[in-house]
Amino acid sequence: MSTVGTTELDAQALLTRPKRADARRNYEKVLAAAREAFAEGGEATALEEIARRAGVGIGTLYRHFPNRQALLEAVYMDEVEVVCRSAAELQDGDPWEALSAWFESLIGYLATKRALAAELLDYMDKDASLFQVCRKSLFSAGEPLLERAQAAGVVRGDVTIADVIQMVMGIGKIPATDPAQTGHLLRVALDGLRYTPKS
Amino acid sequence: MSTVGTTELDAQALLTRPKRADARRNYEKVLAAAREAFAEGGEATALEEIARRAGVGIGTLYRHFPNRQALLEAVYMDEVEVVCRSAAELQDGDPWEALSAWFESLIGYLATKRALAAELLDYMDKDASLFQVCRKSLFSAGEPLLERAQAAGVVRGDVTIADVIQMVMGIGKIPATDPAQTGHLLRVALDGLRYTPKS
DNA sequence: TGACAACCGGAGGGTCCCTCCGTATAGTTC
DNA sequence: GAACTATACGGAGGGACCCTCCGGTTGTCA
Repeated sequence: MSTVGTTELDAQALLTRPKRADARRNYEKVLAAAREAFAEGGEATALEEIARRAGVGIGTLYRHFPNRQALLEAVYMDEVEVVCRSAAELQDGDPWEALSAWFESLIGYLATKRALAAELLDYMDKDASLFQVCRKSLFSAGEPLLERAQAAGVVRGDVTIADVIQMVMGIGKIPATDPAQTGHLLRVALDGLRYTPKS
Repeated sequence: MSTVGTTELDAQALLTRPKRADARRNYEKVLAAAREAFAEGGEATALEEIARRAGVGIGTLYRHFPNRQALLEAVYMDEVEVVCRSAAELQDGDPWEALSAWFESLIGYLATKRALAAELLDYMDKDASLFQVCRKSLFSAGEPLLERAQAAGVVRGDVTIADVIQMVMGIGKIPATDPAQTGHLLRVALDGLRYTPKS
């Protein structure tokens, strides 16, 4: 192996090499079809069905997304960005209102994408480094909102953004019999946030 | 169809007819194997594997439990009873302590059976009449605890047992990175229960 | 013990996941 | 624009799993 040096360079280049135009196109087509199919048909949609929708062979789907989870994560990445952006837009205004509004939107988002969210929560504890990244960015999007509320003294100091997001997502994940119930639960839980325990 | 009357009777009898001894034995063997397998191998254990563990043919498994969900529900029924009984044992003592102790145990229970609980929550919104029964009994087990706490004025009046259990289960379902986090979240949420909103 | 209803086992059809490889095409060079 | 090659495509097919069906076996009762 006298070419180790060049081999490593090649490997490096491979990671950033621009894809061919048709490959890029198909990647997008599959992603769009997946987003649509998961939203409609739920978590269990067959990947072959998604390939068909995208007008692409199953082999192509698998080249771009080596398995179901990879595809799920890619779809999720997109969606997470939407929620993160909505946090950025709430940076001013009443701190408590901003925080709870963001949670409302998070819940609302989870409600429409329940199937997807469910699938993702199930994958959560498996090794999903990409998913960890999403979670991180969700955290750092929400953190300023929380800290502002804590600085204003309207939220107890002993909770982290990780705590709160997990809690909200847990509530959002609940398949409530009555859809209004979820909102009610969120408000109860948020009241828990306002309460400041005697240190 | 002049025999409609008797046919109905037969159908009725069919539901309660005592099963043959070997059938009863196999039913129990499958149930035990399933309980064990789901706890160990997680939600996705192949039913064929469970049949193998039970020392029974796959056909036999399917005769007793027509599909995966039916088996899941049967296992769950057993487990739910344990939690319900623990509620009954907490009927006296400080109302708030009793209620939160029950939730702690519910959470602890979910933690050890995460895989099972996850699977069940996913099936929750599908048509699962048997599962609805379980939920009902969980509700009626917890209801006295909640009502006592509300009567004592230590829990806000505008929540139902359905609300609270859903909330607790949602939190319990969260795959927390740090196991202590779940306990912390529960306490925050419970603080929300103490808070009484100005009517 | 005989007869039959109840029950058992596992082969097999269908679906889905993912891999592999022969074929097609985008991009590049002259 | 022709020829060449790395890159990408499609779909057949192997393996796993779900569930059904039916010929053979066993418990039960007279």
